[in-house]
This record gives sequence, structure tokens and C-alpha cells, in this order.
Amino acid sequence: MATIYEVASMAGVSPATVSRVFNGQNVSADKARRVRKAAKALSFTPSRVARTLRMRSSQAIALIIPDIENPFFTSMARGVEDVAQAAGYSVVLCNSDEDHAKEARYLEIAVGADMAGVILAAAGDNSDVSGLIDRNRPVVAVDRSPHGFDIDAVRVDNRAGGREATKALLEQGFTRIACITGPGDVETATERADGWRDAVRAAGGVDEQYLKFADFRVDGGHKAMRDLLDMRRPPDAVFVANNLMGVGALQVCSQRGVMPPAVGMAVFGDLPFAVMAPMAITVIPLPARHLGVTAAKLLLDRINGDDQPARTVVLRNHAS
Amino acid sequence: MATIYEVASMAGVSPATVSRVFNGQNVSADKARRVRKAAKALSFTPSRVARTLRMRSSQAIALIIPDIENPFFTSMARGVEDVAQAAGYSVVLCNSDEDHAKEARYLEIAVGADMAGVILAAAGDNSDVSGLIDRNRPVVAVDRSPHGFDIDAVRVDNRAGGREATKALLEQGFTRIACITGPGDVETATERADGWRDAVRAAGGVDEQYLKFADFRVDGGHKAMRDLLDMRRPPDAVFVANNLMGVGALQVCSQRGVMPPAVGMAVFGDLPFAVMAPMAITVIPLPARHLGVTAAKLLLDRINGDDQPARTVVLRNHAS
DNA sequence: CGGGTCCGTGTAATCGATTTCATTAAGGTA
DNA sequence: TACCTTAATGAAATCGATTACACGGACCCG
Repeated sequence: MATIYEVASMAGVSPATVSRVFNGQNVSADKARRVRKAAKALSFTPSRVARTLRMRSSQAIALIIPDIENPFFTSMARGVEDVAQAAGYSVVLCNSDEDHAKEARYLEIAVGADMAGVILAAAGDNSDVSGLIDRNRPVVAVDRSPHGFDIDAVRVDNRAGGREATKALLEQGFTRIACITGPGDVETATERADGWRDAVRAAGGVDEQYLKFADFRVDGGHKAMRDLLDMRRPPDAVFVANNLMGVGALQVCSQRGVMPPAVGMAVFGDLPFAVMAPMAITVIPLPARHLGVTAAKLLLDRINGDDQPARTVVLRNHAS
Repeated sequence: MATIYEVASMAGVSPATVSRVFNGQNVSADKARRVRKAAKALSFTPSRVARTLRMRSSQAIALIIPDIENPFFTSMARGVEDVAQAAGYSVVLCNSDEDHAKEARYLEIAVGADMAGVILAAAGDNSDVSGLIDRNRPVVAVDRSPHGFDIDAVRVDNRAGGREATKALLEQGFTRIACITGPGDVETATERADGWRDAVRAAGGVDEQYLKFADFRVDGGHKAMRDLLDMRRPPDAVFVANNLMGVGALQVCSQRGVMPPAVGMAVFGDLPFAVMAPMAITVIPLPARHLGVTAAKLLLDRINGDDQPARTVVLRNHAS
């Protein structure tokens, strides 16, 4: 583990000069050559740790997402990654698993590791990012925002999307439309349900028994769909508030032999890896990648010193 | 950004004592209490950077995977994560994007960041992990191994899986069986193709025109499947060597209206988020999560000083 | 009561890079 | 030639934690 000192003594210069060579400062051509040669000979890799300690900021950003097995978030991650990489930052991907404690742990790591910034898709409403704010580290919320913090945010219009999806089902002639949404403390879940409520209310009336809260995963979709189909008076259509629960709901439909269009279905977010092209399902596509790209750009702006008031960017619900 | 020194002076003790409090060493109850109180008052978060510099090893491991959008790898990542977390390590997930240059960059970061170890699902045959080996950092290969290094590895029996899958198609009565596999420089791709070759050779003869190399992604499956269907004498069945290409192949089948069992299909690896339960498709399930768990355990062993000769663990091709 | 052990604590060195400040050398102008 | 500017360079401080070492006091035993 060669250090800058060993390179320096091998090249017959001071450590300062070695540092300057690697940071593109003015060094005579001759010495620069000797330094590079020595570095190669010793297979020198500069210590990011020492660098970060001295600079008090690392060249990495953290991306905290609630479910790494959800293609929506991995697609978002790709967006973040591409932008960050291009700007010379590495991305540390953290999976909070929809768990507030794990999320808090990762936030603390981001502080302790002097990360340049954090992009957070929060596990719930009440994530605490004060540690970062206090230390002046930029944070950008994506998809979901923690309450009570005045930070940049990138999101989609969940309510409008939920309304649109439900309206589409109404237009297809369905009358008893249920809603399967996510946890009650996640704003994307409640907002999408609000959109559903808007639409069914306008069309007649809301039956709150048709509203199921689940856990945004495939299993949540299973359970909620089964509950709905088992009701004495089951719905004739369902609006599902995210992609994975959509998969779960469809799996249940498939098992019971009532696939769309026998039962109406609309899903918020693209169905991952769908095989059949045009199933009788209404899909509200989400710009997952674009969310990531936008959040990363916002964060990089902040890292580079931009200090205008917090911005909220609402992306259109179109595929990117 | 409170430091250990400020906590120390507030609590009226030495920095050493503060450090000891946070590392569970013997400190009198009274002082410990004062230190904790001061730490809370200053909202002190210890610098992992300084700690890592001093200890010359961080409490993080890197997991480098070739495609973060492939559920096989994210599932593996979950396995790694669960084990690592339980042992107090955080996981830095890196997406090499099947790109050797990006992978090399991440390997260098792992060295420079003094990570405790690396789990690598290599982008190809010839990844260079010498930087880590030289510095005595443990590396575990998972799913795919770089050639020329004597390191721990966790894998599945690709050749047997390919053979089994192809045999299943033969038993279903298909006679002209094609194979869609991954890039020629990825060992999982060539080994699975070898399995296919074994089976078709035993059954009569191999037509190498029926072997297509693609890129292990959905698009690769598209192109290869279209090519096969467009042949003058198209195959009547196909063995697809990974999950995403399986999706791509099925999408093409769906478009052209020749779904299984009209055309035979066997896939190596579970089809992600499949909606229809028992399609007429043979699936060789893969223990993705289990691969991750096993690799993480091996790595932790090494981190904890285990220095027996390199081990290779071959997992059975069963769901975990 | 002398000597040994053990525990708690503080001082100061250390990890490896960056950077300020001072110094030297080189070049330019009057 | 004398003086001034500019560029290249090195010595040493710095970032914030850990830890080897030393010291003092409490305790125990013969």
C-alpha cells in the first residue's frame, strides 16, 4: 500500500509535489514524469480516505431507496448513476428496505463518511435529515419527501395520476372500482389514493371498504387482491398504486381465472418485464430514470454551491 | 460538525476517553455518562473517515454487479446485505454495467477507500483484482469468476443447468433446439451453452447456427429470438441462458403470436415478476439470494482472518 | 507494611493526503 | 547591474479518530 511519501522519495521530490502532479497543478515536466513513473512502479493508489479527511468531503453521493428489488427504483438509480459518474462522483446505493431504522443508519453513515450529498427516497413521512442539514450537506428528496424540511424535491403528480387511472376504468364502463395503495405513512400511497377518491366521488360515491392499504410489494398486492375478490360484493375493477402490487394483483387474477378485461385494472407505474404486449390493463407510465437524472442534477448544483431557495420539480407522468 | 475533542472538553475528559466510551472499553460510569451527555448535546457523529484512516480498514464491503436492473443480481444483493448488516458492515453497491472500465474504476475505489473486502460478479473473464490481492484485501467471486486469480468463489453449475434445461425440451418432443446465450467472454454464458451442446449432441447433432450470442439483457433476447425465427429453417424450441433474455424472447413470441408451447422454451433463471403461473416454459430456478448470502459469509470469514486455501462453493440450482 | 497487580485515564504519535506559507530560482525591465 | 515579478518547490500543519505507553491510585496478599 504505497503512500504518497514513498512515491515522493522514489521520485526524489516532496510529497507536496506528488500531490500536485495528481491534482493537475503546476509541476515541471521533468518532475512530473519522475513522479508518474514512481507511482506506476509502486502501483500507487491514492488514499481516498486521507483525501476525504483532509478535504472534509468525499467524492461520493449516497442514494437511499426503499426497495432495491423494485425495478422502478433501480431504474431511478441508473439515472442518478449516469449523471453522477459523468461528474466524477461515485454513487453509494443504500437499500433502506422501507425500514426507518435502517434508513436512519444510512443517513448517519452519510454524515460520518462526509459524503458530498444524499438523494433520498424516504421510507416514510418522518425521516430525519437534520443531521445533514446541520452540517450543510445537500439533500434532495425524490419520489417521496420527508415532512418538515425545506429541501429540493423531485416527484410526479401522484394525485393526478391516480385520478386519470381511475377515470380510465370508469370510461371502460366499470362502476365498482377499488383501490390498492401503499402504507398510510407514505405520501405517494396516500396521494394516489386521493386521486382515486377524486374520480370515484365525481362518478357517484366512494366506498371506503374498497380502499386497501398494503405494502407496495408483490405480496401486498396478493393479499389485498384476494381480500377484494373475497368480499361479499367484490369490485369489478381495481386501481393499483404501484408496479409490484400490480404484479401481485395480476398473479391472483391469473390463479383465479379472472384476468383483465374480465376485471378492470389500472396500474400506477410500468409493469416490470411484462411479456404480453397489450394486455387489457391501463398503465400510468412513470419517468423513473428521469426522476433519478433530475434529482442528481439538482444535487450536483447544490454541491457546486448553488444556494437558491429549495425547489420542487414535478415531472409529467410520461415514460422517459 | 462536532469532533471528539469538543466532546472531550465539554465532558471534562480526554479525547481518548471519549473514544473508549464509544468503543465499549472500560470507562468509569460517571465519565461515561458525562461523555454521552456531551455527545448528545453536540449531536456528535464520529467521523468514519478518520476512523478508517487510522484503522486502515473501513466497516464497509463493496458488492460489484454487472447489471443493477436485473432482479437476479438485486436479489443476490439482498442476500449479501442481510448478512453484512447483521455483522455490522455496510454494503456499497456498485453497478459495473457489464463494462470493464467501470468495473476497474470501482475496484480502484474499493482499494482507495480501504474497504474491508469485495464481492465481485465480474463483467468478464479478465477482471483484474490484483490491486486488492496485493493489499491483502479479501475478494470473493460470485456467479462469475475472473480468470487467473486464486480466490474464493460461489457459483452454480451452469453446464449441468444448461444440459438439464435442454434435455427437458428434448423430452417434450422438440427436435431443433436453439440456444440464446450471453457474451462470449462471460463464463456463465459459455458454460450454459456448453450444457446445451452436451444435450443436443447426445440427442443427434449440434447445429452451431442455432447458437446465438447476445448481451444478457432484454434487448439481446429480442434480437436473438427474431434472428432465430427468421431463419430459413427456424428451430422449434429454444434454451435461453438468462432471465432477462427470456423475457425478451417471450416478448417477441408474443408479438408474433407463437407463444409456448407452440414453440418450446426453457430459461436458465427465474422469470422476473411473471404474472401467469404455470406457462409452458421450463425454468431452471437459481438460488440468487443464497448466492449472495454464501458469498457474504465467505467474505466475512476472510475479513476475520480465515486464511485457508481458496474455496469454491457450487450451489445446487434450486430456489432458495 | 512492602510489593505486586490491575484498572482507569491522559499524552502524544499515528494514519496519508492536501495546502499554506516561505524560499529559491528564473526571467523581465529600466 | 539592480530590482521586481512569477513560477516551482518543500517543510510543516492539518483533518479527527485510535491506541501504545506511562502514570497514579486502589486493592490484595503474604
